[in-house]
Amino acid sequence: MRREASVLHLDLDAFFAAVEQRDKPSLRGRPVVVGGTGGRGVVATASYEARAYGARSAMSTVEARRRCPPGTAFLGGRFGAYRRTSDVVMALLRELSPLVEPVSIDEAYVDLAAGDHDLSVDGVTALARTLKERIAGATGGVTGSVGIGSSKLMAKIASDLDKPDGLVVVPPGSELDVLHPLPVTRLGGVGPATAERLRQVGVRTVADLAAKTLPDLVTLAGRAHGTGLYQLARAEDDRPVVAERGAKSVSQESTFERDLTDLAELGRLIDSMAARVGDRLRGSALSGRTVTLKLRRYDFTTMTRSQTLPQPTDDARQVASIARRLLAEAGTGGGLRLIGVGVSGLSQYAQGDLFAEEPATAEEAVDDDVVEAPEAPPPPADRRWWPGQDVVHDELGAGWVWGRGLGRVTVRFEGPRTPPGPVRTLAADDPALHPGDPPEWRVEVPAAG
DNA sequence: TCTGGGGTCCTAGGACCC
DNA sequence: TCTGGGGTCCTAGGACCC
Repeated sequence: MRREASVLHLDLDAFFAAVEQRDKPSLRGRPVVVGGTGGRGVVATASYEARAYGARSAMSTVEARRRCPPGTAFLGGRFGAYRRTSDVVMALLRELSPLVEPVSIDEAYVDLAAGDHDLSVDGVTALARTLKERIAGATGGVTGSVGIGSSKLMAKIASDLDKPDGLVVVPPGSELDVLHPLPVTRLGGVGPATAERLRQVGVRTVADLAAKTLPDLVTLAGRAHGTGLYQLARAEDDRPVVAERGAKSVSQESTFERDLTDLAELGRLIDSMAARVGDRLRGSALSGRTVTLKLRRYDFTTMTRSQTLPQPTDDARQVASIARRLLAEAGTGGGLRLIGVGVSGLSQYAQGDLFAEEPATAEEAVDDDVVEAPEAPPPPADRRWWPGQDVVHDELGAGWVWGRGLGRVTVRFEGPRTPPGPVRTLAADDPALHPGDPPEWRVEVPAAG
């Protein structure tokens, strides 16, 4: 805990859905659900309009469909568009401080003490207000909730207190007043299992938690977790904001529409997943020693099987052949709903590059350590619409799809109320494209049947 | 038609070494 | 000749996060 409120936490509001509503004006003000659209899909993000009907993250899409009214858009997601928008936001945060820790695509901590700022409560409040305006301006209207406090814990709690589009600063000294009335589930690290155990010993709020002794909590939650809970309940949190965190593992997994048992078919899936893992490893100049196969059975029980190699690898064929053997040893039981292939124990250089890349002298090795991967230049901040956001996956049925984009527009008509249609790429002068104010366009979606 | 995908961290037991 | 302790690596599983 610091003396000033100098840790900022930003959480973009219903991020995936907000990007969709930005890019497709027809979706604004309407319930939007982004996530898996197949039979076993789950909701990644529900817009606030969809949350009003009870749709929630991690809910099965089937359940969300039951709850939401007709006209709700169920979208598969466009991760390129989310990534580009996230990059714009992260670049704005890096203008505040060199110490920015992205937690995920839509969340980050900023250490304001590493920048040049007035750290008074009024000072950081004004800073946050300006930041929110700049984010909305640079992203075409995506909003975020900002929390500022004397630690990561307090910043995160604060950003959660007033959503969406919120701004909360917890003045130093008032941490326990804010923290103690809250349910323990608001603390990071208290999930369903820990919450249930705590409930059984009468702990519901953070104040209840603070009344427990350290040995009690260690018995209840284990050494590391118990100690962490004991400290968080007292607002004791010295975790630093860390800008660069290297990946510890790379994996790829897939859930099937129906359970699979055929070893040959599963083997082919392992090959393609291993190929993607290998591509990603080589793309980051990484290789790893431990290959892990993950299996989820028909009854949702999950098991992992792994093997550690004497030398790191980034070779997809080697990864695939180990994973295939682990699968053959584990068997397919009564059917598998998921398999995953991963590599961990990562190090910098690939097997084949060991000699070519190995620094010749200790001096060069030191130099080598400080070389950073070149970052892609951020898109210009004044551009509200990005190329590449022109692929529309919509399930609205007949009507009009609106959008804005550059160049050619690709439309695929597909969904429960429209028959699967071919992908149609429309040139700017295509008669199906009805130009509005350039560069806005609209496309008529044919009726089902 | 319950339950995605990509991660991180922790725990615990057995092997192995000194 | 019947009894150690500590440290590290590997494997498997589980909780949790977004």
